[in-house]
Amino acid sequence: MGITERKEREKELKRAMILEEAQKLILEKGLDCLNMDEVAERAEVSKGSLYLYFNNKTDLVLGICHKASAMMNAMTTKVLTENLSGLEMVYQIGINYLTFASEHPEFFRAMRFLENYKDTDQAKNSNYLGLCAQNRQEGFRVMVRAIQIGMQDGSINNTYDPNELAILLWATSHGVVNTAYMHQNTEHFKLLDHLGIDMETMFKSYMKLIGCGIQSESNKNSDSQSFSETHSPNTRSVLTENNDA
Amino acid sequence: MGITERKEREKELKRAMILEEAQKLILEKGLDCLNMDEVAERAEVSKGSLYLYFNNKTDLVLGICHKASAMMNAMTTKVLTENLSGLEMVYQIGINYLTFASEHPEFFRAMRFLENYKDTDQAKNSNYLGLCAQNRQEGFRVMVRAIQIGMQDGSINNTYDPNELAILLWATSHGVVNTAYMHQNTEHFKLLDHLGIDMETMFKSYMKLIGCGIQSESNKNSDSQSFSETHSPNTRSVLTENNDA
DNA sequence: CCCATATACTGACTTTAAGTCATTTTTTGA
DNA sequence: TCAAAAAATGACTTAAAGTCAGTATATGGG
Repeated sequence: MGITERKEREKELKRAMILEEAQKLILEKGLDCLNMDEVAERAEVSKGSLYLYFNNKTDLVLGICHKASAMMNAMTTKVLTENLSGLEMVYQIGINYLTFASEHPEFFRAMRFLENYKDTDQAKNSNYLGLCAQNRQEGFRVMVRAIQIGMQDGSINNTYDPNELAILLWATSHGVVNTAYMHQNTEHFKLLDHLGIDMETMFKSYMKLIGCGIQSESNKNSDSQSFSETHSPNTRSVLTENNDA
Repeated sequence: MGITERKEREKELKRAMILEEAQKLILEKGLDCLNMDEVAERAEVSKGSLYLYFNNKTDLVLGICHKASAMMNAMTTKVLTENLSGLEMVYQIGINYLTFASEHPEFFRAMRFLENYKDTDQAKNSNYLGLCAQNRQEGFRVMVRAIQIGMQDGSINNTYDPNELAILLWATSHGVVNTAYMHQNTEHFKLLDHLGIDMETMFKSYMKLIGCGIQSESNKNSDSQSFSETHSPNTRSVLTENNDA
């Protein structure tokens, strides 16, 4: 009697399909204009049905966040399996985050939304909130692991506490990606007129800046320069102008 | 015939009063629950009047953001007048930001809101948006100035471009303050269970980490340790637990 | 194949909160 | 004192989230 299982599967599939459509809508019109009637129409279900699959609008957006965090995690975890030094892994994790933000702005928007609405009752009643938190913690653990690897292989200064260092790298890289994203996508954000910033260049400078602080002495002497120069990650630059820098 | 002037003054005063009340409401119930009817009631004006003073809800929230950015700016600009090295100024600017975020969470919340709604038509029609952008740019220019001072007095490595470095410091410090804020104020954010983070400790580690990258060689040799230890800024720690670190 | 039950779906309706505007009240200056 | 201008009001309109009584479809035994 696999009927209940089949139904469960079908329900999950439909949920995914609705999320897909909502995602497209965000990409087209922006998260601010996301409208449940429209989502229902696009997904070819009635409004009532839509609310059978998602508790409320916040739940739906969190569903998208969950997809985003799962995707991020897959990318991040993969880095650990590559043949890289710990320091290079840390770099690659950052680049992945950057790539993700520029290739999936709708996911990035959704995650920024989440940051603002985490504390509402609606968010707290969503199953997705916990799943997102889990994914975030898992991603963070990968970062810690990369740092530990770096401390063992001698590429990262082992006088730090790995957890503390991971939090700082997490926090600062989020800040950098966020600022770069804002500069690119938000009309009224420019910190400095005529200063074009592309995400990739900015991230490289960032890695160079903190590289000094996290590298081991031996690593600094051997290839500190190459650290910020040799890598050419497959991140496409999204910026149009770049007068400065 | 100073009547129009007096009226203008009164109008501005009333606007400020309404903002004050709205701010209190955010502090009490959170930005998510901010409700225009309630703002009107608290400010002892009718709803219609409220809309004479503010175009719409976004305008009102941007009004609060504007207050916040003005306050931030005053703090930041003052640092330039103090008898500090450029590097110490940079540190102090960061600490000010941190202090601001922990002492005025309602302002911090409003500014985070702004980040999400900058691109809506409502925000674009608000006069406050431009004023906020101006303040942000002014704050940024102070940061650049501090860096230039540091390059001149020899405390900051002068191989960087001051603008680029300022953007990186801006971006990373925002990331750090934001992450620390989330850890403290958001239930479902913990990157690591049982890891208590207080904003001040985290910010000090951050400054230590990037200190290596921005300090001049001479500064590193003379007092690099003291850089992250001697300062005891008057930031009250808001965190309750702190098991780790 | 038919029917009773369960499950899934529907869209008209309710609710909530932002935003408007015709009317009233207050202020101004002759 | 009063007419015109300015300011203030709150009942109303609108938009969009969220609900639910009723309808349709699927299931499984007889």
